[in-house]
Amino acid sequence: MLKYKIDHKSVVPLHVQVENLLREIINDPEYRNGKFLPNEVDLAKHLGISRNTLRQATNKLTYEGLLIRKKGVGTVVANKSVGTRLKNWLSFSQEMKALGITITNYELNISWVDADKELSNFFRIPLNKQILKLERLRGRPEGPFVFFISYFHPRVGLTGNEDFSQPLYEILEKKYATVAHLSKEEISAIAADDFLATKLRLKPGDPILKRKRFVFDPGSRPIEYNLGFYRADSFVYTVESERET
Amino acid sequence: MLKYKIDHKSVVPLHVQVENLLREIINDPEYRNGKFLPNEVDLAKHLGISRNTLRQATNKLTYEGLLIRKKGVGTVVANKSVGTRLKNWLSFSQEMKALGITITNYELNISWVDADKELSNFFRIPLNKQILKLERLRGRPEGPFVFFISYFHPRVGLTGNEDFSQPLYEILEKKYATVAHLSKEEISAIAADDFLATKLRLKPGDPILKRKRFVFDPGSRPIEYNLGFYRADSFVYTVESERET
DNA sequence: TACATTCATATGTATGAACAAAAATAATGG
DNA sequence: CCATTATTTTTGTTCATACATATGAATGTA
Repeated sequence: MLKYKIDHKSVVPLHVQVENLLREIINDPEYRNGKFLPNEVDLAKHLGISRNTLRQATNKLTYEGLLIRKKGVGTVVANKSVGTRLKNWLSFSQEMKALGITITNYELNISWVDADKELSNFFRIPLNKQILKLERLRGRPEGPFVFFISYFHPRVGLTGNEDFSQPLYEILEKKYATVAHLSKEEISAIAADDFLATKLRLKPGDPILKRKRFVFDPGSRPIEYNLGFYRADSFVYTVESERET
Repeated sequence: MLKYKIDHKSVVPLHVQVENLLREIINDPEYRNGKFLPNEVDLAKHLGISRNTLRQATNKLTYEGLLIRKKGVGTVVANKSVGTRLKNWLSFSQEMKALGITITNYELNISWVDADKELSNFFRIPLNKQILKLERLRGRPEGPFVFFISYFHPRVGLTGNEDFSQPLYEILEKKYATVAHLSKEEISAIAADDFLATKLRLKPGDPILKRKRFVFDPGSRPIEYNLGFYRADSFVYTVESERET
């Protein structure tokens, strides 16, 4: 069975020892190839610990996505190497919700503008063609922390009369059958100009995190061109990535 | 106290109900501003559930970083700033090479420093333990555009006498059998202080893109803690991500 | 054979209890 | 008044136990 042991005399909590032990098991090719772990009752007995303590460890690893448990079946090591586990793609509303942040909408401006060179190039449409522009100032109840400017490809059919208090990608999916699939982003730091400083209640020159986002549908057709200007003091962009092996 | 209730007759598991309930509490400005949650024993009693069940919920939220529990003190809502998670992994050298940029090394400082609270916490080592610190100023031939500060876990065995002109992750892999596997990053914008302004040849107050990078090995053990300060006018962080379906 | 039923197995949910350990607070002594 | 020592508070760890529920395999039946 399993040759690993744990030390009841150690100051290291049992569930931490078990967690470390399981991390080794996870690297074992046998388990990596889909072999089931011993069932909880047996494994706990074998390690000389209670099932609850064992589950403290597997809970954590399950949450981290390293183990997959299935009721009535068993527990296996998640096989991440096979190109799975692409991290989630979330809309702003979803992101905020996941963080437990209530969104307040401060401003909404809808207008039609002529495509400039960059937009014409990205959307692959003629110069000066009319494009829907959406400006939104959003943030926490205490104050706005992000100013968005979005442009949408005419193809998606937005009229400007939609209810933009709803999550944008839901509107696109449900009303316009447009699915956002791929996103390319560019993140940079800039100094606030007068316009942004006023919007975000900053002083001109204060640092701002700028996020440019290009959104494509499953057919790689451009959907949205989006600019986000975030107050530096309330926004951190986090990225988690694994190396391909 | 708390006006929320849970339903013992529901098919929704109690700990899930409690979890949802706590997610609402997390939005409550009062708790967001640092008010402690009721202690576990009282809260469980008030909700009519066992302390274990309550902890099932708080465990999850703690893993997610929404709650912070402290032994002997209490539980508070984490006042985290906003984020997103995505994919992609390259070393600095690789990144630059991919962009066709020749790297120039301007400065290299190697020193041993005491672990402060953050380092001790990340590396899971005692406070004041000696760790290797690497400071590097790098950029284009025309001038530096990034200042790096790296700290390495004692476990990897770096002596400080290595040839750091070579790609770092190659040194780690080939000489020290340490493989960087997972990277968590936090990107933010800051204003240059005097020190950074001098290094990067900027004026104090100029915007800087700050990248904090946590690097782990395949066993999720911490390897490196890295800070990068990039001139805003010459660095854009790009991310590409797909949505899961 | 095809379908439904039963049964064994594994994880999921929930409770109660006890003690450990860290931190804050109160009590004590100089 | 300050420093040290107890005490209290709060989360952390661990166990034993019971039943629920999903799954898959074995079994029975038309």
